[in-house]
Amino acid sequence: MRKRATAKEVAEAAGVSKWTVIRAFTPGASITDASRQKVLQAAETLNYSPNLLARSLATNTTHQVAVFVDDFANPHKLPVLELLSERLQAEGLLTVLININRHFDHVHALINAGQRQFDAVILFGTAFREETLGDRGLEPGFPPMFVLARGSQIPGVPAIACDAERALGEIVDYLFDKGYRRPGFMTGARTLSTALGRRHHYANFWRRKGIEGVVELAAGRYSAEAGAEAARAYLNSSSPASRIDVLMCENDILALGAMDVVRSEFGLRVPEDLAVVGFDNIEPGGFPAYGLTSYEQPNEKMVDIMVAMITGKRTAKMMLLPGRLVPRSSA
Amino acid sequence: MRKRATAKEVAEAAGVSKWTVIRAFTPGASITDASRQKVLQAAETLNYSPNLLARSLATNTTHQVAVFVDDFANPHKLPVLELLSERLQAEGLLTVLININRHFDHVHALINAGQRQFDAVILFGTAFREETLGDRGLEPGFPPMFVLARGSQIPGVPAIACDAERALGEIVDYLFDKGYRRPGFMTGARTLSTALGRRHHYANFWRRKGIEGVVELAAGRYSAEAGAEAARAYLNSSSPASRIDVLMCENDILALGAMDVVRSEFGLRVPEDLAVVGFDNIEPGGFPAYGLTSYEQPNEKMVDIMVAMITGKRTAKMMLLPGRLVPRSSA
DNA sequence: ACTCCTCTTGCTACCGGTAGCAAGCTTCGC
DNA sequence: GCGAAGCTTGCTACCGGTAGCAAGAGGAGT
Repeated sequence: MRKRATAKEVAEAAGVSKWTVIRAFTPGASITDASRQKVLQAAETLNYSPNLLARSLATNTTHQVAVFVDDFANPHKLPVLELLSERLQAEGLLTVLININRHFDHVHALINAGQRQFDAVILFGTAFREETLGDRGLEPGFPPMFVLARGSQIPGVPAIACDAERALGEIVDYLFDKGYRRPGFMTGARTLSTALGRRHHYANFWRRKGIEGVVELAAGRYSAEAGAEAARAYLNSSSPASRIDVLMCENDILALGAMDVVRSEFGLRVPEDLAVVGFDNIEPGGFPAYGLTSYEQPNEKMVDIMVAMITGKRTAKMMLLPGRLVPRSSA
Repeated sequence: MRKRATAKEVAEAAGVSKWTVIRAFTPGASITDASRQKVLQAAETLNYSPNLLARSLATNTTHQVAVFVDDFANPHKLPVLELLSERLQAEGLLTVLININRHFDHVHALINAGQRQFDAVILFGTAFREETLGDRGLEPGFPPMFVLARGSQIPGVPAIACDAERALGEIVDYLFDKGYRRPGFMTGARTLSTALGRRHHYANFWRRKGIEGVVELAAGRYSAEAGAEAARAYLNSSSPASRIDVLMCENDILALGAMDVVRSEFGLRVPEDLAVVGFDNIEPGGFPAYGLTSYEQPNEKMVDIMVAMITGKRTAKMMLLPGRLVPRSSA
């Protein structure tokens, strides 16, 4: 494999200096049409294009954005990743996907991100502990950080997320109007602030309706199996008479798992015997086999705003955006 | 925001030359313990870590792998992306996600990939036209290219994929044994070679069983709606007596859409009135509400082999791996 | 024809590392 | 006690660009 052509080689071929070659590839640079043509022609035959790595080193901008993701189990991630990469690319930025799972610790990944000189770091719905971030975020030369699709209390790290309080308010209003009075809530990972947030708001809004004591079903993690297990455990340990009449799940993937158990294993009807509500509005939830009532996050808006902040077209600050209740047959 | 510390600054603080600083951070370099300690201490207080961008420029290796994806509608992509990024990171390689959708043309993305000096380029299940690639792939300095989870006839571009012929053979054997005799096949995008491949093998194996004329349902693209529409169109235009008794869909997402229409809109039973089979074994297919019989691609093996080829631990060459039939209630 | 001004071009210095040579210092054998 | 071998250390040159200065070229005005 031959090496890539460099500006110097093109310069020799075109009979100019390498700086003139560079100028031919720099929009708005001071160069005559004649030289530009000469250079472009030589570049064409040598198949030259500027080396972006060298440019990055010299300009201190890589045009790369790191996206940290830790929960790939939620199908909601894929469409947002698509949107994010599309909008970033439209601004000339590339998406570097960084997998933060059990095998890779956050601190290591953050150090690496610093060494790579990313233009920005996006924490996409990740379960970072705030302490971990707080330290790193303030290091000199560390790229600006943002949190996407999750709340953040980290100072200096703006979060763009769906307004959970407003969302849960809409959901509880809807459920109350439909006549449900014995609410349950299924949580995934209990340590996440989002988790506590959604549960917290849910309980609060029911309290305002005069209903205390939301039953909690703890799935422990976010997966259909976990949701199924939690639902199974609850239904096995409760008497039909005392049961909740509506189960709100922290996200759709839990809700689908729960719904399967409710219908297939216990023969209950949804929503007549037990209504189910999810969050995120993932695609399978909308399939006729489920008809899951859910809440759609404003993905496009969140991504657009995030990209605008990264490119500096908007001042970076925390933003909570309204989503949209998607009523279907399950509640 | 202060700048990052450089080796030169650390060198001054530690009273050595910058090359000694570099050596302290280079495993196996020739340096005394005393100097190394001195340097590491100075580095600690200045919060220094080597600049990987500069290293990349000098060594001509970026430790970044570009992954081209065009079809984000298939949920199958997410778990594979997770695996891929995990395994690449375990080898010290980062994943750069490149979105090739309607808005971005392939050629442009490929040029960009060349300019960025990626260590490798993976075409992940993408619908590249072979001509487009053929040209680019041979350019000097272009990173080695691989095709993941899709066949490829491009010379010099090895593909790691599931053995479609073997898979379809297993599927047809299974369906024949179960007594099905009137097969149908639903295609997504007709231009893709994979599509033609699966359909081709399916028809071939039925022919060997003495059954000619597989009915084709063309969905045109890969989405649940497209699958639903194609199924609807077929069921509306065919008489119950002459209908196929088993519908194999090119992937699960089509199959789920078809299954919904078959059951909810036409009141048919699956598999009694019409059996349905998919491909990819995506998560929702396994939910009790569907119980979709499918074929699982050997994702882990494919990814492991791909990463081994990229790191040079394996010689790069085309490989077709056997997958696994996942029989469920739908067929 | 001459001056002045502007546009173009080449240049030095630099981004922050790597590669590999050569000098200086140890260490060892005899 | 001395020379040879080996380890450390500093050095030059380089990766392929960018930034901005200064000299040269070209054109307008008088």
